[in-house]
Amino acid sequence: MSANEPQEKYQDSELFRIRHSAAHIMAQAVLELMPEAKYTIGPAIENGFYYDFDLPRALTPEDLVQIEKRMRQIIAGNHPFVRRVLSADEARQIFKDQPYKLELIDGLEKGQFDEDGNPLEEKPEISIYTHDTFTDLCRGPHVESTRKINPSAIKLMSVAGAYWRGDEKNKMLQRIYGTAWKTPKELEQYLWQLEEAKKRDHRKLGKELEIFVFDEEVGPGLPLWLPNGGVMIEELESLAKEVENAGGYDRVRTPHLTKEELFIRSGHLPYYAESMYPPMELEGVKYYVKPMNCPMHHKIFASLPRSYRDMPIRLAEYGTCYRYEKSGELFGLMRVRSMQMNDAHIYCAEEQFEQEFMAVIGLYLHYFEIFNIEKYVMRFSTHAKAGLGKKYIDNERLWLKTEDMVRRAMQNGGVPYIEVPDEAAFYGPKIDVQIWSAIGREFTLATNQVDFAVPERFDLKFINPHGEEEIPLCIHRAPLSTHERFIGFLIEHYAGNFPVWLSPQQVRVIPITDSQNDYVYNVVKQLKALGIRASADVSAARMNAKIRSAQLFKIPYMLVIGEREMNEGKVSLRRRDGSRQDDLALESFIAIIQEKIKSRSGELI
RNA sequence: GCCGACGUAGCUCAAUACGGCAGAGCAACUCACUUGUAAUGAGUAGGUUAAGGGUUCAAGUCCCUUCGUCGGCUCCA
Repeated sequence: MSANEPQEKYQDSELFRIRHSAAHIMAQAVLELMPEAKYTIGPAIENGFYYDFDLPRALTPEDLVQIEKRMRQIIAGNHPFVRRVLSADEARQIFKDQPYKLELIDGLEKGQFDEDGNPLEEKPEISIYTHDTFTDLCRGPHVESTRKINPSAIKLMSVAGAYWRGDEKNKMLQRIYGTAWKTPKELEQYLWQLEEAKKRDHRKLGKELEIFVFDEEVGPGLPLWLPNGGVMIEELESLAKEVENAGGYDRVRTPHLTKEELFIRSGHLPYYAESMYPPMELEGVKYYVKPMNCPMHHKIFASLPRSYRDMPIRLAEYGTCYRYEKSGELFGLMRVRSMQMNDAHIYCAEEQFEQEFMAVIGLYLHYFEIFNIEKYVMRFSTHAKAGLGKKYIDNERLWLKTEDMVRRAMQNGGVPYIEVPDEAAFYGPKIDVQIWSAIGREFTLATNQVDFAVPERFDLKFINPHGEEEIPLCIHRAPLSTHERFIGFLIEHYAGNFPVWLSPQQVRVIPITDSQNDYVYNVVKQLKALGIRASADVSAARMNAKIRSAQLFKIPYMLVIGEREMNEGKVSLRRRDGSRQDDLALESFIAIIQEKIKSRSGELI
């Protein structure tokens, strides 16, 4: 279930103090290496810490080695961390050569921001921590002395760019990431986890399993789905269609292009233009490739007069969209520029909202079960007043009203969620579902958004029981995300060992010598006739090599066939986990695999 | 988009800090072997070293530009 178990807050833990203190020690080492360095902030984060510096030159990997070495020396010095509370003016005196610190002190004095740049509720005390020769503006807490850190349990990981205060208008600083643990064993364990995660990286497995490729000549962020990926897409789409048909959805199809007018009306051009491909102009008319399907679905809703008897109307489409993601934001299949979305728009009357909204949440839970997703969090994203008219449609009354409706629906439905301000879509609040793959990597996949503004802009209406025109609410939802992101997630989640129903190749039939080839062809033919994805390996290689090859492709079932099996109409079943079942009648195997496929079993063997 | 690193055969990697004849394994193809649950052996072919420009007697290696990828930042399904 969702991760809401009570536990010690990380901020109060020993590990947090170790990491935060390690950040200070690293800053000391960096300042010794480059005395002109300006230092900014350096918090503890999940699995480690970082510190941001403004440096006269770029850091090199050799610098990191030096810095790490010096950190160990400082730790060995057993210097105590000493806290001191002081006035803003005194702090300004201490940090007079550190412009970033002076900016932070101003923020603290006005009670706006803490030293990590987070907004403050009330005006804080200003404090500094000193160890050895290094003093930092800091709220703490720290370990008592540097020796409390195990010098063999820290490691500097990487250098990266980061904007001062996370704002892209500000200067780019150099950030050093480090990791720190209580014991060397824990450090090793963490590094091992990183290695394991690399093995599951969807970019690596996607290539090895021949699921997708990127081609420089086609363009960045524009994946080509190979036949194996094509199979997975087909399977996901049939699942979605099945579920949506049962849920009362109607399927529609819409073009990839539309005239500029439509996107002006929808609000995409004013609010979303920088994520859209630029227009193409023909005969004086501008056309845009669509970044979302909603405007077309709205037009379909508007194409007929609607009565309250028809409501809700649920329009579904695996729509292909194009978004101009900035080049540095692209990431394998997870962040692409062309994508196919498990999209639908639900138009309903206000009193139908709660039921419809919760039905969508129900869909998520159904899918989570199918895909063995055990850990997730519903993130309720709301607007921020400051963004009205810029990031968000300027109608505070409707924002507050719809946010309240969503909150009530979630509470009535007993669905745990966390509320995150200032992350809504431009047209309304949304629920994003954050999930964790089997190795604990986090993804934002499904989304469920309320649109209170656009139906009005599109002049959408239905006739209510009183014979009056009423504007419907619209729910945008995409429980299976996009094919790109969802399959990327599935590859990492299953490490390529997909459940049988989803496996691009389900059965590999392997003859021991080529005198069994004819029988093998016959077996494959029978399996294929039943819709099972089977192929024969009749290459010149030996049986062992064929098994290895099927194993590397993570094909769930191998049927090994020799003289004996051929004569008795049997197969020797080898599963990808290495387990075996000999002397199995072909019909028995067919019964086994058909059951797995039909039930979309989540069992991996 | 920004900071930094990287780009050698279909894939994984070499090519001795300091320029001096582009190499290996796997995959592919050919031939032989006919094999009982993770690699049979031998041979053949495969490259304008991402693209373009520059320095040099000589550039995979040094410099510049462009493209792409990766680690982050920002942004997001």
